[in-house]
Amino acid sequence: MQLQKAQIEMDYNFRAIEAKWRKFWQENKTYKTEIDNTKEKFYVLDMFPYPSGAGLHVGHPLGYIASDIYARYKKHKGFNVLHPMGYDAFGLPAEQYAIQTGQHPAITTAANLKRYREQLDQIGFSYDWDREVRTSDPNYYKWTQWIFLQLFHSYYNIELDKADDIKNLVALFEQEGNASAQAHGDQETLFTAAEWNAMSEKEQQSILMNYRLTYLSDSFVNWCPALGTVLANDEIKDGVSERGGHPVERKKMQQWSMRITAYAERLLSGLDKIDWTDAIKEIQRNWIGKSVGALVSFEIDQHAEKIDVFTTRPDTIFGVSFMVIAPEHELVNHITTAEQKDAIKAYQVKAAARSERERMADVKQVSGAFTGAYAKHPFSGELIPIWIGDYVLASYGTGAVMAVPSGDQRDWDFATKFEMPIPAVIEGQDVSEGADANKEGIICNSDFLNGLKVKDAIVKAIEAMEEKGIGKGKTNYRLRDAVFSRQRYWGEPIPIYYKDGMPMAMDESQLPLELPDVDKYLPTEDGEPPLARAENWKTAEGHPIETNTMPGWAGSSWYFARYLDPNNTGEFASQDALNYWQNVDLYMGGAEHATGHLLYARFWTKFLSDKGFLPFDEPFKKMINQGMITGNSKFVYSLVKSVKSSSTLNIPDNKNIPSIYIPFKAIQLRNKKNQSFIDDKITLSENETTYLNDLNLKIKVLEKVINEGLSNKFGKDLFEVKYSEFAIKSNVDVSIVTNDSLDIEAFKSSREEYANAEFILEDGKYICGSEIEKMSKSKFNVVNPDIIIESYGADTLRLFEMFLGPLEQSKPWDTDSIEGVHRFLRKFWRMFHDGENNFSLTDAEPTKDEQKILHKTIKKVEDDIERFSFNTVVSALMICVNELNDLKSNNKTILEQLVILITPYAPHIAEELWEKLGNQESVTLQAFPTFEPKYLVESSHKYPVSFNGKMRFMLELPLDLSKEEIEKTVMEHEESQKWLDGKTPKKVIIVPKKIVNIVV
RNA sequence: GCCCGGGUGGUGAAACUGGUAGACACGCAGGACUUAAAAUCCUGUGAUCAUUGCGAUCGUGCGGGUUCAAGUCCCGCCCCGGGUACCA
Repeated sequence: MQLQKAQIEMDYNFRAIEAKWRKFWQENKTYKTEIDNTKEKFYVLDMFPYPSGAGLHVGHPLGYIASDIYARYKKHKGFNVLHPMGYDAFGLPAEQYAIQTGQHPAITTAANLKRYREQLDQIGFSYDWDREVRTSDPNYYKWTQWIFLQLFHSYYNIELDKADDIKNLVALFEQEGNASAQAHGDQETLFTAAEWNAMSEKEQQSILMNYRLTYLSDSFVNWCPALGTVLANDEIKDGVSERGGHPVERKKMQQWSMRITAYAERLLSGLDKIDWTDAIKEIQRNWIGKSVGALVSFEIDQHAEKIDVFTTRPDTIFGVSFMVIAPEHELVNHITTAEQKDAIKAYQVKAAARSERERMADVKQVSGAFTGAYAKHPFSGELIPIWIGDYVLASYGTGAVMAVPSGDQRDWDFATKFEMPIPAVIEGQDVSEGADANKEGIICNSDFLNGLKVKDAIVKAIEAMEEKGIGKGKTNYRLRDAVFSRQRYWGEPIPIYYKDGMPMAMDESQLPLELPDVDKYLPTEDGEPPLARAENWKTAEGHPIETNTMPGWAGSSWYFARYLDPNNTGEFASQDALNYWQNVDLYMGGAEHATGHLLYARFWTKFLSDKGFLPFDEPFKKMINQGMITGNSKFVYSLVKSVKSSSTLNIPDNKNIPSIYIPFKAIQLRNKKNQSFIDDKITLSENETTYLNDLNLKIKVLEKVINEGLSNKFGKDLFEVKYSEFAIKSNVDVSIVTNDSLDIEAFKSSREEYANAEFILEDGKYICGSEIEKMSKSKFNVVNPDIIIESYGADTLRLFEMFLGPLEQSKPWDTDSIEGVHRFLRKFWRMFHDGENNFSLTDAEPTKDEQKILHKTIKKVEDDIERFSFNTVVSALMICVNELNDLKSNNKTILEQLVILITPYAPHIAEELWEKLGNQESVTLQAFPTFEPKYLVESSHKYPVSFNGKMRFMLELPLDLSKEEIEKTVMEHEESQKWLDGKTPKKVIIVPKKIVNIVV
């Protein structure tokens, strides 16, 4: 350790260097950003972190490092780069902690933020910290609440295809009622102007709720009584809450919702103009779930009610041979005949016992029951049976389907099981083996649709339905309005109060509505949210204030805009700032937010753009999703032990009986040996057999020694320990394993029961097994960046995280291979120094070779950063340093450029060397080196010469040779003669500057 | 089931528009320096066969195909990761 420290101080002293430049950047505000109209802007943003108590592990900064490299690169390229960071500081973990400890979540959050900031600062990011935002700061959430009010005061005008002031809608109602209103909403009944004007304010307000973009309504939610809150679908795992594992029930509650459905079409079409991965776009498309078809009404025989179904294939209406409605459908009990009552009841009970998840996952089991009722076919008037079946879910669409067994596999399965007809409606259709979902073909057996192509038949069918008044063309979206209320404490209060039970918006001047103090962070006795505990939670006039708070996604739906002008008190951001900085050019983050944050942020952006508050309608132009860094878990294998004794009283405590650990290799061989019984191709080699025999012998010897030791300690022959063939695999902390070799002393002292462990060694080492798993505390495979920085420095960490592999792929962390990039940095450092670590460079004119190496690297680094291939840049820099080293080059002109080239990746060492080169200004502000093609001009090319596509030899040829001359030279070469073997080539392919291929 | 990724040495990976498969690293083996170690440097390292040398054959999940030439393009499968759902 002493020596190592001395070594560090001898040459590349990263600890001193990094501390020095961190201080310099902070003191000189090197990364402060301001509007500069002379420069083009570039906005690089990382997804908002939630500061958890556990701090950062090495997986977290992966994206931050990549975006920081890109931001720094863009700055070198002359852009005015905005690169801020802040925190999504409201959230459930802090609240859970508050419930347990009584400590205010603001205090825990502040402590976590401090820790995050310390960790982030160590890594050397170029964030402009003066722009930091925190969603839990009243100066921030004032504007979150303000946006809520804007939504409350707006409705969606279908004619203008954008959000509009609700006052305009009220004016229309006063003049014409709602019959002509082109407004997206849930209002089903019509009223005249006179009726509207005659309504009480309360009645009017309740109607307006059906139009407002944020509105109060009853909706089904996943209520978790133990947590006293509603959970999102993805917060529920296997029917219980993800956190704590408490039961969850479906419950109808009055909730604030966001009318995101009004934006369904624009959220869908907007995807075409943004540069995101196809995977994320596809997830959003599926989530929005647009389907075009028709809504058809089926009359029920002997009943007044009708059953509505939505279908994407109205052309197959004559292929309907039965109907299936969900077991929970509201009409089931009403229409079921007396004879069928018992069967239906029994089936309903059965279906209710299965979770929705189960019903969805299980495709193979077909089940259902007949109601005894019949529907009338809307065209033929034929009676068709109505069944219930659990493959139809009440919560989707209308909860009913018109079954077309010839065209839908599930309907086909159902028809086959219950022996119902499967009428073909497309010419030449074979439905004996299964349904045919093909959308090509000519319709038949379908009255007025006969002879039409599917596409035309769909149009014609809808026309006919509309004419007959039994259906209409409809576009259906799967997307549902987003529930916005949370029964939690640690979130933004909703700026609403209740006047005689009527929800009223607070005035903007009263914002921020600050989060009040409460005595406990739990729901009240009667199930009211925690805010109901606050004293005097009323307006000045005494009206009670809303007690729900906003969800986690509220603050993160617009934060990118606040960074543009974070300290503005008069508006969320000034028009100047918005017009200059615009939207995010590069957004870096995980793909897991595909249907949450990324959809809601797009929705709010479109709304704010509609209202003229934002000059753009998509928040994130380009997005890159970094992959997860997985952990590399290490395992040890202890033999199963058993103790034989005449009396249980004589057996010593288990921790006194040593475990025997066998190497990973032994486990592999034993597995292989067992397989050999099944597959006779697998046999152990002589060496392997010897190894195993040797191992068994060693175990026997150890067993004997252990038993003797125990006898001496606890008395003779009282008991005997036996070690079986079987081994137990257990996780061992990755920090005590180097190159799969276990630090046995550290292992023994880590726990009392390990203290007397025995190891079977190979070459004096115990080699562990390893497996790739998610990083988690329980697997002892979490690697903390602080430790890496302490032993190798932040520049090494930055380079290494990039060097691991392509950014977007998930990849395992392996601390051992970090040596490579660290060695590279030391090598780089030594290029600038002599043997005594004195800074020493030559001022000579660079040679042609040196220039070539440099410019090849400039081009490669630039091209690769532009296409976000961060890993290959590191290789390119390594190759450059290796090649310059081979030339024993220490040319100042060349190395000066190289320092700038490496700055985005390793800013600390770059600053230090830049300063030593005699510069005053920070290297981060220097222009990126210009690539000069003239240095790469070649006069010859080394051609690989292939015969029948197989490369046989290399041949260097001048570039100015014609194809004929190349062919002649190649054919005359003695190697060619050998491969031609006297034959005449059939064909010679010459691709200039690429290859020569001779076909024999 | 459907959609999106991915499958290349012992390991992480590279090969961007079809044109020398395995760059660059890790690890391993051998060597130099050293009293010794660390650090550093040099050499080798896909597999098999041949090794005295020249080398030869095979090889990018599997099976076909297109092409002078396929990790890359096409068809059909298998496996792994992620998303999503009886969306009618």
